[in-house]
Amino acid sequence: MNKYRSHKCDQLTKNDVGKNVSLAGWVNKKRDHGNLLFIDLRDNYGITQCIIDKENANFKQLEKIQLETVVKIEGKVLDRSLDTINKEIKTGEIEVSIKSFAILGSCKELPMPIFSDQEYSEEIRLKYRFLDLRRKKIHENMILRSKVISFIRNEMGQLGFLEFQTPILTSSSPEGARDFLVPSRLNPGKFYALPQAPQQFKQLIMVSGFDKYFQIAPCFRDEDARADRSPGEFYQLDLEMSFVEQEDVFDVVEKLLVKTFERFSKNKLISKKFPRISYTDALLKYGTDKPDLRNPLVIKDITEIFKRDDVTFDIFKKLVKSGSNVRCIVTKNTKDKPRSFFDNIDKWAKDQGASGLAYFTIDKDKDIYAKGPVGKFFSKESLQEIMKETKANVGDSIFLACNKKIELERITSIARNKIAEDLDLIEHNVFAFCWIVDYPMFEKDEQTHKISFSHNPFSMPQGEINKLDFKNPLEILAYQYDIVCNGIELSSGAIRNHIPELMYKLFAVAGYDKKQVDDKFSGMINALSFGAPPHGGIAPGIDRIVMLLANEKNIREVTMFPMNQNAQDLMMNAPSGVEEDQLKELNLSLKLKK
RNA sequence: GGGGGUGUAGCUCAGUUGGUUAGAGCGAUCGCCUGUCACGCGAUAGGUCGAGGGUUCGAGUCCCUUCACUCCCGCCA
Repeated sequence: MNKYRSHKCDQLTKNDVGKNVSLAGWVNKKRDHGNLLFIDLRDNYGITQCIIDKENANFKQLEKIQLETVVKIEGKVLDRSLDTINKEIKTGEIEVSIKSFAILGSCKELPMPIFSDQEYSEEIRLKYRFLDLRRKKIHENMILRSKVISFIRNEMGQLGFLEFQTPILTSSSPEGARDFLVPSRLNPGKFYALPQAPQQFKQLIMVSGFDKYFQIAPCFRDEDARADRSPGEFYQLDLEMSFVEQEDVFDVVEKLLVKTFERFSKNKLISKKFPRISYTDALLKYGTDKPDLRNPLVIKDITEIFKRDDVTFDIFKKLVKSGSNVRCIVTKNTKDKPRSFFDNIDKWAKDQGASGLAYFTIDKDKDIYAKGPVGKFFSKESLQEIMKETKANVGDSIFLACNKKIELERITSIARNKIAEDLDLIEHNVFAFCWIVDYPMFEKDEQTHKISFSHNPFSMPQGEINKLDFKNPLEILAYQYDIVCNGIELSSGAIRNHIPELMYKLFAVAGYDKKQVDDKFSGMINALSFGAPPHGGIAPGIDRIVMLLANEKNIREVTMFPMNQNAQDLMMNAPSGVEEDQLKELNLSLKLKK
């Protein structure tokens, strides 16, 4: 028998009554009755109540023991009387009468309590992460993460994918995020970069003829953090397939995600076949390319209405003439909402830096009319036209925003969320997935007017290759797609461009000449010219998947040892300074600002 | 780089219009308590009110600067 324990803390039941057992774990809680002491012993698996009274020679010592001390307890399993059974825990029908104990790991005074539902500052949680991770919720989150990852590994195997590792020390690439750089000792003055994703490697794996690849891959990007974005590093389920079209990738990923989400969450999936929404449509209907489809509200463009003579809303009419658009959100049956409901939303919009949200409610006496501050500007006929366009009925309200396209998308997107929240329209406990498709290949920087890749420079443009219109690059769409779930971007992927000549042409549009492409992507370009299969893939974010499954709003709640917002590890003290000798060996010298 | 929020005991927080000696719960220490499961009861210790400067007879409270944490914008092919 193991010298520390005969059972785990979730194992003992009525069937074990009378047995002599040994348990090992942490002192979760003590309840000291003076002559009788209860100790809740906790391990990874559960909690067992242990009991000792003053007749036992160990009593005095155990009474003084610090919480979170690691102990081994030997004793006898006792039946609990009916009125003392604890239904909250698995072992609640029994308790262990302590005969002897040994301290395996002592514990200093704790900087934060373990057994508590209280919330603590991130700072203290991250500094003492090993204590924080003992707490129930986050402990369970990490177990969930482990299970999700091994489930996915297994499923990918079943689907015929091979798992390969790719280099962590690789080369820096233009485009995309800031790289983390690693100086090379053997090559003075040169640097490796940590991969932002194994993008080029997975394509090379396809060129190598492996057909289907996957990896739970670490990705490194030196960008600022967000609640759903760890600074520095995160994990992707990176996958790539040969001889596939977009729909083949969708098929595999839908199957995998549906299975995973059904397995690990009680929440329903709104649709097992994920709706496809074009990028352009998404921006129009939701104001964003990551729409939360649990929210039933849809944005509608009604600019045309403001060109009519019987609409006299002059502020909007003027803006429309100078190139602005008007978009609206219809709320069903909000006729009787108090004035404060509408004004609050208007005020909120102003706080968001917009010029506010105009609104009116459609009502009917003899005739249809608009009620509200700007209602008087709309004729009966124009209202009927609006009702037709937006499918609004009498009793519905309409919120209006007018601005240039990009700003309009921004404000209608957040207004759509805000209004839905205020009206409690967002369905909870469901997952609403969708594909966002048909991304443009290029985009134009508003300030510099420079054309750059809007997503991935390796994506295959849509349409016949020799008929592509390079004169109007902004019109070219790509076989580029994102998965969005509940408003969170889970992943993006693409059918890749495996034709070198086409690659040169596309890079030329973004301002790279042949030599630059050869320099920066030598491995890729070279490989593509030796018989590359058509291929494509995607890379769902593991952390965000687990976040959704664990119903957490912050990615640190599903990350074992996260860094803080300033990309520091408070527990390990990273990043840290290094010895002068180390710098010298790397041919580096520091030249700090200030 | 920019904007918002927070910072008071080991932890979580309260602290009124600027007014005497800055409080509570948990934790710690000591004592009482044989059926608790957030056990109960009593006592004790524990404070650079994030830091620095200013206004004032008097600052946890008002002003300025600064630091830390966090949320957001930029950024994230």
